[in-house]
Amino acid sequence: MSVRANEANSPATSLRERKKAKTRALLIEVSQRLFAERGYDGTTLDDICDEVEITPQTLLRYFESKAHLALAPARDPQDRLVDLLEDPEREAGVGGDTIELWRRFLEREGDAVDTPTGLTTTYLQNLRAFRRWTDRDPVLIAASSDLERALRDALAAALAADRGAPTDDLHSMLIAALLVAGRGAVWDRWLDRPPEGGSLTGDLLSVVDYAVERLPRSSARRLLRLVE
Amino acid sequence: MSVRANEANSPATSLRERKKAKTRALLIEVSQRLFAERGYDGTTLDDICDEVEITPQTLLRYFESKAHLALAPARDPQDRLVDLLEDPEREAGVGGDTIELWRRFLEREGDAVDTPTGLTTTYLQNLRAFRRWTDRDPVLIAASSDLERALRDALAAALAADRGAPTDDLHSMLIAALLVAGRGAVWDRWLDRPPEGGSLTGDLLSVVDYAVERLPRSSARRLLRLVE
DNA sequence: GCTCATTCGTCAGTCGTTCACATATTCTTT
DNA sequence: AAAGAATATGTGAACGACTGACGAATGAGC
Repeated sequence: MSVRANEANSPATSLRERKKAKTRALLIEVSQRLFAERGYDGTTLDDICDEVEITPQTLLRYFESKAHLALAPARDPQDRLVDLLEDPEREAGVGGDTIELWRRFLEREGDAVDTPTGLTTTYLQNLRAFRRWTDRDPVLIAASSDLERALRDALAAALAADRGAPTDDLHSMLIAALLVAGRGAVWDRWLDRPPEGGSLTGDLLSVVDYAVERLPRSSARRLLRLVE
Repeated sequence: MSVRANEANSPATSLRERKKAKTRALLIEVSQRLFAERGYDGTTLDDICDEVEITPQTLLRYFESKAHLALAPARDPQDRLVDLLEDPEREAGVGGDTIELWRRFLEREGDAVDTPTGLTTTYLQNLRAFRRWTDRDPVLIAASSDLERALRDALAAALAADRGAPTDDLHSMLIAALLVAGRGAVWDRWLDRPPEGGSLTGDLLSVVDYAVERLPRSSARRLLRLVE
């Protein structure tokens, strides 16, 4: 998973790769704008390809499907987290802990909403629109459910590694499911109702606390790598 | 949700309804056979409709999509559980408890595999094949993820009702997520590896125990409606 | 500069799904 | 029993996402 990682870094990019990265970025940019303007269903691949001046077949060489293109902005930061989680060099030092990485991921997510920018309102509107489409279009549902599964699996594997358990450790899988489900639930509520005071980041993090608190104390200790 | 409930019961079925039920059942039967023979992708709607002697457009009036048709055998028993959970008459007496209903649902699921029948092997092979397709086809992913979401939401609402909490109670939602995720994880393992001794039912139920044990004791008491 | 692999465009096609409209079948009412 | 309402089904056409085969262009390496 998580194929792409070089954008600003890796200076020795060939011309070919630079062109590819450029079209890829352009595709995301144009599609996001068109989706916002005309809706997901209201935007055909042809519409997007007309502007980028490529054919739909070429677009599908960049993105697995229209849905994957639409979810690219959400997938990219998630891939970064997954890369971190899967990094074999990762040591359980300060900040290397899985739950800690998860917390920081949620902080970034939440801050994008909490810190008031000129674009924050648009950002939220986009998210709400997307959720509406994601409730309707099957391929979009599939792609985002795939996204969630990848996240859950990576979390589970990382948690299992932390505990020295086998990769498919059931306990770790359940904790991961709880963490991901909690994130989803908080986001859902936040998108449904106006903020009413609190911060999204705070809510997201408090659900992590909630989940961790409810683990058996000994396991929680190990998970958080608290020293005795 | 969960529209259909009358099959053997409700004696005063009109001719119209009987015919509908018949074609519906025939569609499921034929499609399941063809899927098993030629695979999901290898079976077109036309193939199915030729045998049942209707048009694809008519088929899509019975089932929302090809994927929904394929998942009908899984959806029907689940709908029965959801009906029970949503029943406003349900009282928290013996067997009325949400967790108890969930346990019985899992028992039925598990017994279909545990009790050795001539068809058990075929049944398991079908499930494995289905899981392979469900990993590939987007619409199938979407439909089964929708199925899981419906189950989780119904469980969450029922748990919330048990606790006298608002319908969208976060705690209940998380417990429901844990229960459903646990079920999925156990099934996955069971389908990956041969049984090796234990019973599927036992494994499914032990994950419920696991989840319930890890709730705060007071909440668990209330959830299980244990009398002081 | 030449070869080679990769990448892209074109063309044609499949399949699921939707829509509008006409037809047939069942239910209801008199 | 027959007329009329309601509902189910068939027909024909179309859309759009996606796939495959094939040839042309383009950048990479010698």
